[in-house]
Amino acid sequence: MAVTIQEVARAANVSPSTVSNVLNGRDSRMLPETKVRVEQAIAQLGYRPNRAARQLRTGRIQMLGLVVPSVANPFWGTFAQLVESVALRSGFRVLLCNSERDPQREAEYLEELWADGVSSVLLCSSLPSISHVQPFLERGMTIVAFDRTSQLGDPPSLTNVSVDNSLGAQLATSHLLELGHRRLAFVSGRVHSVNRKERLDGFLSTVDRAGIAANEVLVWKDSGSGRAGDLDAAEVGRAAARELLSRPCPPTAFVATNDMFAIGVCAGVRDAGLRVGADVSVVGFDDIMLADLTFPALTTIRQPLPGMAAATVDYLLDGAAGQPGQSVLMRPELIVRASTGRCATGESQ
Amino acid sequence: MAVTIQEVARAANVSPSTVSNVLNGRDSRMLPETKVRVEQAIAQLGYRPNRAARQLRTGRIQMLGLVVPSVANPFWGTFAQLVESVALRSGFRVLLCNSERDPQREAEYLEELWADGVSSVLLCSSLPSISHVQPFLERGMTIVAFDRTSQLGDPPSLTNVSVDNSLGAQLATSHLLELGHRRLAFVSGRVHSVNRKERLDGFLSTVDRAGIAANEVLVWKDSGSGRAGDLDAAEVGRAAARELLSRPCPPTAFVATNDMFAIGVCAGVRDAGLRVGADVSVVGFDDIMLADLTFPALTTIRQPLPGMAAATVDYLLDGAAGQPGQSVLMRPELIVRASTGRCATGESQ
DNA sequence: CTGTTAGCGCCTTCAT
DNA sequence: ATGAAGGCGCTAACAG
Repeated sequence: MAVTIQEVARAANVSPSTVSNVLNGRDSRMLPETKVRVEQAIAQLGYRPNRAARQLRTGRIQMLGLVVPSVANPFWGTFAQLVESVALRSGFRVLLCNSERDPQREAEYLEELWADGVSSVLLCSSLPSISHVQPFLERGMTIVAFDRTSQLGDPPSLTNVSVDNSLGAQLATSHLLELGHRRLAFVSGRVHSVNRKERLDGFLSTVDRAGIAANEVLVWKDSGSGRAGDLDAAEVGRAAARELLSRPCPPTAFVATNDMFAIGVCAGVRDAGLRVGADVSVVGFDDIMLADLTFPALTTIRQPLPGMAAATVDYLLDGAAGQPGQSVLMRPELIVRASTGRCATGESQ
Repeated sequence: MAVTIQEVARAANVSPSTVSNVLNGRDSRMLPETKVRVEQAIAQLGYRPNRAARQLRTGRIQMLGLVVPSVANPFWGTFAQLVESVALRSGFRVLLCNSERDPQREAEYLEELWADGVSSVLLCSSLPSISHVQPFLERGMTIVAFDRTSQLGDPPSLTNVSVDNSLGAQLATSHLLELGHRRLAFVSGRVHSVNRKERLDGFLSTVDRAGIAANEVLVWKDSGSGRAGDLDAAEVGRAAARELLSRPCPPTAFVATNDMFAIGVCAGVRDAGLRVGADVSVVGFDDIMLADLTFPALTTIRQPLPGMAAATVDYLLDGAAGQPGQSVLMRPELIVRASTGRCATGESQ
């Protein structure tokens, strides 16, 4: 059916090994003219190496596994897009896996990927324990965890890439404090992941440092109705804002654990008859594409996603071989938009 | 390294062929007790067949290619998520490809997929001509085009799955007419794709049938600044709305070719100092997850994505073998929300 | 510098 | 009902 290395060899009057050598850049093992002849034959016949055969022989495959909670979530969709385009430059294809943040599904995916010969996996998981990946590391899988800082007891060969969540939360909170807010709320879903915990801690430590009394600070951790859906975040945020604003001493500013919650919070603020950016300030986290399309545009903490995607794939494909077990923290940036922009200092009490 | 079929055979006191037969469900060729013995050995040793070897031998691989314009676009992200979960149920993994709507990149991806032994491709492309896929169909690739109705001159073996765009646009437009609007605008990016053309035609035929004079109807087809980015849609919509509203006889209602444009249009309406849902009505298309989180929530035409994803994967993995070249049109549904809900009849002039 | 050789792990006739 | 044997297309020793 398809043209094989044998036929190329015949057409170029060389042996299959020589063709293989050309294919694999072992130029020193042949005359330049031989190489030219082989390359011509390859072009003429339209030869493409059979990757299954190559994989069977070498054990290597030019694919990486990308495990995300859900590509339907715009944050992960954007990340997946970036990862795919970076990987492609190195000749790697991307196998998509949606884990729904379920450790068991994560493990099942790793098993599948391993069975497919995929030994490089970019795991987007922020679960505190990742003991379930240990067996795969031991079998020789290279795993880089994204969106998760390294934790005590982590396998030493696991590399982590994440934004500095604590710093991000501090930037968000400081911004609100500088605007004159004194009654702040933090809105999040279940704080099951280390990044949410870090963001919450960053928030708490900042308000504390500013001398704000603990009873001025509200923290909403939705226990969830079972489903850990990424897509319910906005609804949770909305309900949280409504509830918090109906209390005796309602907050005047909200920090949300991510933009989807923040968008929901904005909706909840409107439900309560208040204006976002005027009566109440809201800050998100991530700077997803939609953050500046909502009304009002969302002040948020930007993750430098393109750089993070590039760095992560780099570690996965090259770096990890050199220095596994590293932990990389990327720098977030405060992006001020209308959801806080129009609150004058002191006005918000 | 890994355990092979040979070792299982030895452990079960049978030949490799028998193990293979067990693996492939050829039960009739062995005693039930033999089968049990083999299965025990498989479980005991934790044997997983080597897929590269299997692929090399059979030419088949349990993967499908998913080519989308961009997973960063929430519509495609949602679709990708659904496709992956449906495919998984049939034991298929998904290779992700972002085409950016570029026919050349599409062809390159198909080439890559073919080289990887992937012979089932779900191509989300709405380009009018798909002559570039013809060679792959001829080589034996199964391709189902999603989001594209079949066109004259299409390769006969190409199956198409799409929503009924014309009907959707009619639903959207009728809704606005029933609300009393008489000066309507249609906002789209470049109308390069057949679905955009169908939506535009559905809009035009509906206003025409309602006896609206052609000069009351505005159509905005952004020529684009070169980049066909899915993510610029909102910006285009915003600029379009601003421009159209500044004309002498501004429209009172907008139909957008999809929700991202519609979200942009809403922003543009606000830029012009008008209120969406009160002064001006906006209808989108797709019903992406964000449609009911924006402010105001977006009236839109829902595509039944879960069913569409299931049907498409079905055709790709089973159906296409039986009856290739089919064309499937799914039924859209009008979802009324606040972006049109609060416009009383007749008030909008 | 180039060719020969021996598998990688599996499936699949064809014998037995 | 089971086994033996060959080969899918490629790479990597090892000869020459």
